[in-house]
Amino acid sequence: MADGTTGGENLLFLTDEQLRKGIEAMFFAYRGFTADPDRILDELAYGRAHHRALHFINRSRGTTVNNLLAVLGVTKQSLNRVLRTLIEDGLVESRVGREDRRERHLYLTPAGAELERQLSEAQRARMRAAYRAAGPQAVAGFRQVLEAMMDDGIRAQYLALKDGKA
Amino acid sequence: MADGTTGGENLLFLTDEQLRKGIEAMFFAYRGFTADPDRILDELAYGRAHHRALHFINRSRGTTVNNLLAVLGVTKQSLNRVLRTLIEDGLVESRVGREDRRERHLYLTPAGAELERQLSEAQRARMRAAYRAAGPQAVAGFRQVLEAMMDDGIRAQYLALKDGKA
DNA sequence: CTTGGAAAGTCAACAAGGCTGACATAAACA
DNA sequence: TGTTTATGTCAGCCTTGTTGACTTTCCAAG
Repeated sequence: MADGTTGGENLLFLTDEQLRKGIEAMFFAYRGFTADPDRILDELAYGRAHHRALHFINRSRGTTVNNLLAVLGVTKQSLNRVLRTLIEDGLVESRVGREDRRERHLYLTPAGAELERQLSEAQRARMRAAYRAAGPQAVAGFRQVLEAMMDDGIRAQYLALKDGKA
Repeated sequence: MADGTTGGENLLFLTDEQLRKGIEAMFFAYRGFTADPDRILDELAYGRAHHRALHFINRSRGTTVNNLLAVLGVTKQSLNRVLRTLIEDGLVESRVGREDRRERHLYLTPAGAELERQLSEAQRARMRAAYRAAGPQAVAGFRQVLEAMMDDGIRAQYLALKDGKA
């Protein structure tokens, strides 16, 4: 083992106290993780929900509202409110589906793409700093634990897209 | 490097695409992380805010309201609303400080401790499963990256308590 | 061809839990 | 005595979840 632990000590990472520290680490880290984009969003009178929508529309251009709902895990009514403001503000374009005209396909406008870039760059900067500080081996472990922590359905979805655009 | 990467490959974990996957992993994992206690809380008409208060009161018995505010990062009005219902429902006890009688020291009642245990056990169970699946080396990396991702002030606070009760 | 159900999306209203601002009280402090 | 600190409270606002009711569109069974 690279951390030099031996036999019995190997299970120390499963003590309730270690687990509690992991829980708190998730809580505090998630707050840091969202802090930078949140500051940008505040000035624009947008919220985290807008960020999430922009992120996933950017990642999956032309996705339908229904698709987006599944990824975001919110109700369509909740998403619709966010989507409506983004469309009104000219950041997102909604096109009626050609095959099935009940569907709406979503695209970022140039302005939407620019905001998305700005938000995600703020978030990437922090992630990049954390990755750099921790090193590649730690990053691999980080990803492994996070993947194991996801709900099964979501993990499958996440892994399916893992190398989609890489 | 223990993962056997060489020169150029070592920086692959810092590509924008890798960072984006890390960002999505945080998003999806955090949702899984909160899902189990959320289900319990729903049935009791409590929310995540109540869970956080119970958690940190349990961790730091006798903490003051002001201390709790600093850890939770919310306003006193927001915390007070949650705290008031927990006190009314007999889950938290508020004792006037002996040294400084302006302060209120917070303790879980037996009922509060029982709910906290139930909530944290649900969360620990998922964390334990994720840790076990990923292994001790991955867990070390997970913690390293999360710590690097926290805001500086919070990280100091987190690290100070790191071995406080271990 | 029509009709009924399912699916996608929209509108309305409500709740949780953040926030700010103003103010009250009690205790400590200078 | 006057100021600062710790806490609590009221009022009101915002974001972002929720459910319920509705429209439009598609499709398939009769």
